[in-house]
Amino acid sequence: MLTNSRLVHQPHDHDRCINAALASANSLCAEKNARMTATRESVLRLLWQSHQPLGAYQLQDQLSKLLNKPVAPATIYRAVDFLLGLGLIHRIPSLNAYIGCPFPNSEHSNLFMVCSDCGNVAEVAHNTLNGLLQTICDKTNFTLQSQSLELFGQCRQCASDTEDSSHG
Amino acid sequence: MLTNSRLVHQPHDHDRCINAALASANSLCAEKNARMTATRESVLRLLWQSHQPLGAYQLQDQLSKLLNKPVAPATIYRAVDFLLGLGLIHRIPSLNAYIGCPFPNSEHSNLFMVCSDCGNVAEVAHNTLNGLLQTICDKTNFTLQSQSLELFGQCRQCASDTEDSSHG
DNA sequence: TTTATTAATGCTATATTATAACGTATCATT
DNA sequence: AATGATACGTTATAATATAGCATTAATAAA
Repeated sequence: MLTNSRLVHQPHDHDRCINAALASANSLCAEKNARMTATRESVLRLLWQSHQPLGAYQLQDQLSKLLNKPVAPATIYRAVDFLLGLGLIHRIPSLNAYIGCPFPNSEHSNLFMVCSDCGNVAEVAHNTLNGLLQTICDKTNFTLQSQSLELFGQCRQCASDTEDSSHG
Repeated sequence: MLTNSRLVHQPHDHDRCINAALASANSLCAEKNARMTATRESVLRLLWQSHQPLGAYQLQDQLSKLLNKPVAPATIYRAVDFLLGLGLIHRIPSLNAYIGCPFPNSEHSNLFMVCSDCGNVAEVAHNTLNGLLQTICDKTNFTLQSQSLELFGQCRQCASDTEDSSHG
């Protein structure tokens, strides 16, 4: 099982997340002859500011402030589509929001754990899960092409916070 | 494993689907002291017209035609929220669309298999899958509250249709 | 059966998310 | 420099969803 769950839900050196994401992005672009333009990099950076997904219009606001000029929705959606296409980010359908992918180089199951309290989202890649889903598809003669798996609940950090305050 | 996959992807007596859904709905309402009003029943019927999910504005059009008078979005969203609350229908986030739940009385995993060709959606309830997801949550100290699992691909029927036409 | 209370609906307006269309600019290769 | 492909700017609009408030209908209490 591969996950960024621990990292997401506790304080950490977040610059490392950003740097790793940018490094992956650049090497992937080089490999695929895709262009990591300024806009695209900015959007990717914004998505890696935190482990909370951002909606298109949040990205618009933030990019607009960053560049100190108006930015149109289309600009954001184009950058986002590009990043999605390379697997550098994911869209979380039930949130209409986007988040950086912590392991863009590995085939994985796109399983997200969304904390309803803090809004952080962790991702899990899990071979057994993938295998089981494939088995289910085989049994029902369904040719699997892609998937979106979202779990909603409370992360450990928020659970312990809640408990703390109930004691106080 | 509990699934309506076979039913969905082949011709069948669809009246039975509708009747079963309405019967479940009525008994659930009786049990929970909830009111199955005319609007709500109409929306549920519309969602059971086929095994393809309908968006809120498709429902609006269809209900409007059915009643021969304008229907506002809020009317649809209210009916849909009610039906969602009782577990009689599901929302499929990546499609912004709603579909009748084939087994509203059983706890289940909300796993949907969406055929990208015909648009039909089958649902699967799978204990092992549920268990595995719970295990993953336990390992990461995540308190699972709800989930949305969507698989995209090609159903058996569409796969064999494609193959047929490639032979002709 | 009136009255009080809660639940559901009708209606208007508006917020939020996403695309379409088309001209311009930039980049990579000749 | 000329070409073709890719990316961007800009305006408009489509598609999805919610807010707010007046009205009606159903249920419960007096």
